[in-house]
Amino acid sequence: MQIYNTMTRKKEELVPLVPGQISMYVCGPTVYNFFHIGNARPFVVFDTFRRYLEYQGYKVHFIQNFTDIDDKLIRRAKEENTTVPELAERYIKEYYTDADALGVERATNNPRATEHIPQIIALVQTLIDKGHAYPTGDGDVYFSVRSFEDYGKLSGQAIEDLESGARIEPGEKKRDPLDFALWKGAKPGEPAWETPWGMGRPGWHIECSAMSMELLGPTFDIHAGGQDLVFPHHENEIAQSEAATGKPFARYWMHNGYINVNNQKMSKSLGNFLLVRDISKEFDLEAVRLFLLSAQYRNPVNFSRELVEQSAAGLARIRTARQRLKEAAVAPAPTEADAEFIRDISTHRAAFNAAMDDDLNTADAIGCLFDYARAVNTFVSEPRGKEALDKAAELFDSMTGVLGILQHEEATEFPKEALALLAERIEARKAKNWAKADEIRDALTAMGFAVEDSKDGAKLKKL
RNA sequence: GGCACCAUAGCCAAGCGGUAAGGCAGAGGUCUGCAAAACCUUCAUCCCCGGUUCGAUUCCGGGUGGUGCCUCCA
Repeated sequence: MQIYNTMTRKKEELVPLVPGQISMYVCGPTVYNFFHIGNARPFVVFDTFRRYLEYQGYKVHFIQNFTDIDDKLIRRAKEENTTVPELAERYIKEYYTDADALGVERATNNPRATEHIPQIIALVQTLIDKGHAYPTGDGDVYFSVRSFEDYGKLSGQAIEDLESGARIEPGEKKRDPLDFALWKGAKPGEPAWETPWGMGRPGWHIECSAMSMELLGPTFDIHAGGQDLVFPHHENEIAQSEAATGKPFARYWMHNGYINVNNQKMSKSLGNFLLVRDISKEFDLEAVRLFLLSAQYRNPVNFSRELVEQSAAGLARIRTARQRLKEAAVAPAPTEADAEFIRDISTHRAAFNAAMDDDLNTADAIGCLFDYARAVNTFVSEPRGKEALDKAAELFDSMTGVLGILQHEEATEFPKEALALLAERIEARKAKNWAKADEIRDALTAMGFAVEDSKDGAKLKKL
């Protein structure tokens, strides 16, 4: 499989450190609020990546952290008159609600920063001991950027170019404007932990280094996140980690593109972000997932209601095809057509795999799914042998399983009144009372159900 | 200013040297009492100008237009 490595800026063959296993770390949410659609993209994209690796037989050690201590949490907790741990606990719970609805599988591990304080302190201490970091005396500890020769290798920035943008905030005691905080001295009323250099709390960048190294070791396969984390977050992680261990940190870096709203980046400062929780009130989040996967992950996507509706229509098509396959009439004996279809199945599978192998080209892979759905729809228009139907279903479920769609059983329960009306309509149709049949269909439509007639009866479908 | 990215039909979106996947929407048809679903047919020479090549949407150069990072952010 080829993946695009941000570090080398080209597609590379994915060769894991340990054959058959992949260790990967994805930057997770800061849990001070519900997450927004921009946060959702890496969750969905890298979940899909993980699903594909597992489908290909890899054992994947998939880590996604929760940042549960930082300025935003402290501020928000104060606003809501609660504590930081309570706030974090609440939004971690809410994270799972939305992530589950998006079809995001649980990570192997969801480490929290506050549960790795000893490891963070030890890492900071190592950096101080090695001369890569310095305490200021009032609780802060900074990383000395100029002490790490390779600084800028991920983002392709020369140190001199970065310098112009950097500055020292009032009250900071940095030796160099480029230096960044590993540890922040405690202010009154804030959560704080005891350290050799005073009471305080971890900086953002160091958390990810400490947790990834703790759970995956000094060198691991893949580190992933949004494009906006390339600089400074991931650049800083590399500097800290490699300065501390003397070993290479992540071997491959993957970064997803942004979600735009009205062709503009969604961001905290612009205040134009859309919460997944709010979107879920209007749309099936599986449609949102399909929408997020409808473009290759490195390209930007523009979010709009209309586009999600397009994805919802496409998702319905996939669902219908799967349903038809499930309800397909079984022929008593296999035929030549069955044998031919079984041969076609491997062609479809190969096309799907090839798309996914090419840097997770989900747009192409979804195209393969639609191609396959059409083939299935045609195939099941007549009774077919059981073996062919089973094999068809197996591939179908593989594809939708990798993409993480059709994971929730469609609600098949209909209210009694609707079912009674449907029965009444079947009688009316038998009696060729078309006027009454149409009247009942209209009534059902008004209740929110579509009627689909077929040779052997009629079905209800939620609108 | 430095570093990147993008430009394909009404809307999305693959392809990236041999004359354009797929979906949504639209049109026509098959099926149906009528519908729906499904199936069939139909719907683009790929921003502009040069160059390389037998051949370029695909490579190179130059434009034009848009976006991002360099500051918290997925």
